[in-house]
Amino acid sequence: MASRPSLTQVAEQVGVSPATVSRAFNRPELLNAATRERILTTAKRLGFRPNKVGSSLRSGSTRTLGLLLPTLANPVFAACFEGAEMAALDAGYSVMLATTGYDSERERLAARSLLDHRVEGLILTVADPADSATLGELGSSGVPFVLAYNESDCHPCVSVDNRAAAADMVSHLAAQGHRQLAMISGPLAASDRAVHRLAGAMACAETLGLPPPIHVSMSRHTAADRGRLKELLAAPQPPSALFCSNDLLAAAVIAELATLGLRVPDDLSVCGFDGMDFGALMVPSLASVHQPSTDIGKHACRELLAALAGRPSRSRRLPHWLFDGGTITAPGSP
Amino acid sequence: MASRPSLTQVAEQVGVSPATVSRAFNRPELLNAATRERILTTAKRLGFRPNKVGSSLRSGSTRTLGLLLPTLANPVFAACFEGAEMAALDAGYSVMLATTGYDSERERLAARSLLDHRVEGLILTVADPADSATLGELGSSGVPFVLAYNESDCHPCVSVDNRAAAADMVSHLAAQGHRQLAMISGPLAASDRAVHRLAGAMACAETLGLPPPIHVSMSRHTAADRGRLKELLAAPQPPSALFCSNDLLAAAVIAELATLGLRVPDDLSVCGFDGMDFGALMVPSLASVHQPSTDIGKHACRELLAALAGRPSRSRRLPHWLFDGGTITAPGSP
DNA sequence: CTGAAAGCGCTAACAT
DNA sequence: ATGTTAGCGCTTTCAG
Repeated sequence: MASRPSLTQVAEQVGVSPATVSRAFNRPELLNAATRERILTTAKRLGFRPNKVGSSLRSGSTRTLGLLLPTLANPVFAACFEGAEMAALDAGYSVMLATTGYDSERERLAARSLLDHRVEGLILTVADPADSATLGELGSSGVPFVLAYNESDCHPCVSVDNRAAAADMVSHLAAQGHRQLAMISGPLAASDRAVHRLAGAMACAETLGLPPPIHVSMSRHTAADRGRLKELLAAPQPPSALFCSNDLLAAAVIAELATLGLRVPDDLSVCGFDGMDFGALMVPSLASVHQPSTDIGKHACRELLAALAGRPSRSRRLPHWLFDGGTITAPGSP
Repeated sequence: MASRPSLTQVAEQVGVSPATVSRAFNRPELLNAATRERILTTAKRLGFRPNKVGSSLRSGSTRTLGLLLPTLANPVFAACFEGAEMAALDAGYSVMLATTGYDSERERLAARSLLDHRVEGLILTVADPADSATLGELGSSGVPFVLAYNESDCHPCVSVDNRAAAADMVSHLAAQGHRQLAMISGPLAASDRAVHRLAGAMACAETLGLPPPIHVSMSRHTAADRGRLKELLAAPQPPSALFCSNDLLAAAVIAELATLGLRVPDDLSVCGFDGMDFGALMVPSLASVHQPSTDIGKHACRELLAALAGRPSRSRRLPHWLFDGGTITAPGSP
């Protein structure tokens, strides 16, 4: 119940100057050991802890980073947070997290709020870095930032090569004997990742001489629309494999197919993108292009810290890999 | 690239006092419309945004809440964050999130860091509220807090009735014809929820005249140990249903059973606890005791805000419900 | 090794 | 309707 004393009150108690108390916490090596002990003891007795608001104002540094992500409902972003948090803590920084719900207005407002709190840098995933009001405001604020998951030529970013990754999956499906594929995504406007993955899949299909994959866009990133799915499968050349632009969507598609009486992979192969831990626990396990989400968070944070330390912050392309789960098989195999 | 100007600089530019600029942002109705416009225009032109560090220090209020959760890898906690964030934003508060990884030392340090940042209140899930160093420190800090998921008689908390919820599931399993059950959990020391769920299951089994459920403790909350599972199933009276203390664990158990050649629910029924969205997408869908995680976050936040507003903050017990998924069937049914 | 003095950006009283 | 004054808690020169 002790009302939190200020550094000055501790100083009075101990009979030293405020500066000395400050040094006891920040530059203890500068103090006479006895003085230091006296201060620390009294501080503990009074329940004193240095007020970061005061120190931030005076020193001009909050030692806080902002993290702005679409949603934590996708475990991929949750993993990214944990990676970033880890790297931040290691460097003595705290993290303020905000989510956008894939909404560009919330995105702008949340970024602004983070800046108002004087975060020293920002890690964020935007809808499209090439056309983002948020990035515009951020740029003119002068606060350093690093994109996570987004790919960009003109901003520092940490991501996988989404085009190449999607192409790898298409090659894999082709090698299994699939020819007509479908690419299922959420609204493309809300995710440049989905756009790149689609482009990579299309390009690869063309290279391999496959018919162009059919693109189906769902109204949300994480739910399958039963009607669209039925249409797709009723087409003249129905696909034998569905490549979903994220794992959550893949799971939803598989569940929806089950209600239509279709079994995966016996009737249809399905795969996703992201590599959420959960996919490996599905039965059958979810085939997916894995990206190292925790590392994306960790590296984005490190690059940001580098920028804060005055070192140049480089973009990093992290490796992806195929997880060949049980949801893919050769077409018409059982 | 504009270096962020201070309120004073805006005041000089406009030719008014700093107080007036402050009012333009905080009490605009007090100002002459023309003055207000002049200030707002100039502020925008200069890229000025009020510095919360300064205003927090002066006003003694950061308008920031702390949220301390075990891990975001469990989507249940991610949902809780989103609920809390929503409620906080509605009230003009920001949220600082930290995770503990179920580690009590990290928990203490993270809570301390949040307090150092002068969050005005804390929402948290601890290992065991009846014996928590974190709660001790928190108590003596005088900062109001609300427990989420934990149940407690002496602290405000928002949770389901874990005992009753587990009992409901046991009744349901019994009604399906199951007699020998097993309860599978992570380390009990790290989760009072698991302890209560186990107790509720045990008590209910006794009431119903079932043999006592076998308790198996895994080394982690979210991974199934193959060896322990094999032992369990090799017992003289093997269980026909496995009740896992959380959904992630249930999914892991199902996956592990699959590698042992056991099919769910044909060979064995399995169910979980939490109601993560993902469970409904599994095939078969995961039977589980659902708890309203987003609401837990939302209500915990509201109770905290009530406490900050001087109103008393009440504990709330939120409703749970059974989701009778495809992973449960009558024993020996096919 | 320690102290004195100044001020970070802002707002709340108190004037006017 | 606006200005003046003072100071939140801390750190940072600069002196000693």
